[in-house]
Parts: sequence; structure tokens; C-alpha cells
Amino acid sequence: MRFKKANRPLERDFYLRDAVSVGRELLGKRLVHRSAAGETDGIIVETEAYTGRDDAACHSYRREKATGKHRTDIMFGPGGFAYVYLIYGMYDCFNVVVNETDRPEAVLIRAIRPLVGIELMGRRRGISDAPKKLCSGPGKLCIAMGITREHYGQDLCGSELFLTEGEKIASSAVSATPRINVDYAGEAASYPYRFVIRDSPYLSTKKFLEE
DNA sequence: CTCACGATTAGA
DNA sequence: CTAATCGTGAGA
Repeated sequence: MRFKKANRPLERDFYLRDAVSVGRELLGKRLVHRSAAGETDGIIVETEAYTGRDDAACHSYRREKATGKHRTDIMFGPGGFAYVYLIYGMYDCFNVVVNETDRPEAVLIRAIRPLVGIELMGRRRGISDAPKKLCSGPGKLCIAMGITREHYGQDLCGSELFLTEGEKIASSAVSATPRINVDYAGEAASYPYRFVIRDSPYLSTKKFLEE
């Protein structure tokens, strides 16, 4: 058998739900990338939910369908596939597409606590000091884990790039805050769709507001 | 075709 | 605080 039971990729059904639920439940899961250079993996400590056509912060906001020509096309299919896009002309961001076909939602993975392949992560990032900074942001974790736009559309139920069970996170250890850097989204900018493991030293920022 | 700007980061 | 850097999407 290719995987030990505890290390199997999460199944499709996990992803076929709304972004807020999946975003919250991805905290504590392990993100694994088996690349030619080696394996890297770590525990997710920060996510953001993007809830589709009605969410002004979401890339699929007011879009109607996949045209075959837009970066968001993958979001219109079923959950459990990778949506990776270039931000600010410099960095890639890794998202998990969620929900059913034609419900274009996604969860942005914003920070990870490195577990495996820390030296490889350091080499990719060009730093040698504390692992706390290796994956403390959506751009940084893509560099550290070797995730690029070539992974756009990858099936996360496969064996190269996937999520699997990690640690149980008590709901009392989770905080929900507004999402980072979505000021352009008007009212949606204040929705509490960012989920963090409170007080984790591996987060992208120290911003906490609400419970 | 042009062009303003971004789900970021590192560095002054 | 700002520069870096380029794909995207809106508009002519």
C-alpha cells in the first residue's frame, strides 16, 4: 500500500464543503509536498476562506463560469484541487479549491509550522536561521515547499501534493479575524474569515482582533 | 491595444 | 515606510 493509514491524503468529500468550514478545519492538518528535491511538510497554522461569487475579496467575485481563459477557472470545478496564482508579480500563493462544481470557493494557506525537510526549506528560502520564519506567509511557504504555478490544477487527492491528518486543534485554540490585505473589498474586508492557531509563533502576522 | 494594481515580502 | 515586478482584467 502506498500510504500508511494515518498518512493518506484527505478524501474528496473533505473538500466538497463551504470555504469557512474547510478553512477552519484545515488548521492542524499537514501539508505534504513530495518533490524531486525531497519531501517537505508541515502543520497548517493559518488559513483564509474565500467564499465565491458574493465575496468581494474573492478572485471569483461576480464571475459566472469557467471560460478556459481565466486563472480562476479551476475554482469552478469540484474541491480538492490546487489554485496557485502569482501575486504582486513576484510570489505564488497556494489555495485549496473547495465546495461542489460551480461553487467557486477556495482556502488560502497562509502559514505552516515546518515539520519535515526544514533544511531543504531553508535552502529554497536562502536563510539558515529559525524555522519560525520559513513558512510564515503565503509567498514564503510556497517558496519553502517548492509550490509554484506549475501545480495549478493539481489533484490534492494524489500522492505528490496533498493534505493529511495532523493534530487535533481545540476550538478554544482557534481565533477568527478579518483577512489580511483585502482593504479593496469594502464590507467584505471585515468578515472574520481568517483562521489562526492562537499564539502560534509561526503565523504570518501578529494581528488578532475578535475571538 | 493600454494601464492601474494586487489574497506579498524584504529591507531602509 | 517603500521598491520590486508582471499577470490580470477592465476599458478604449
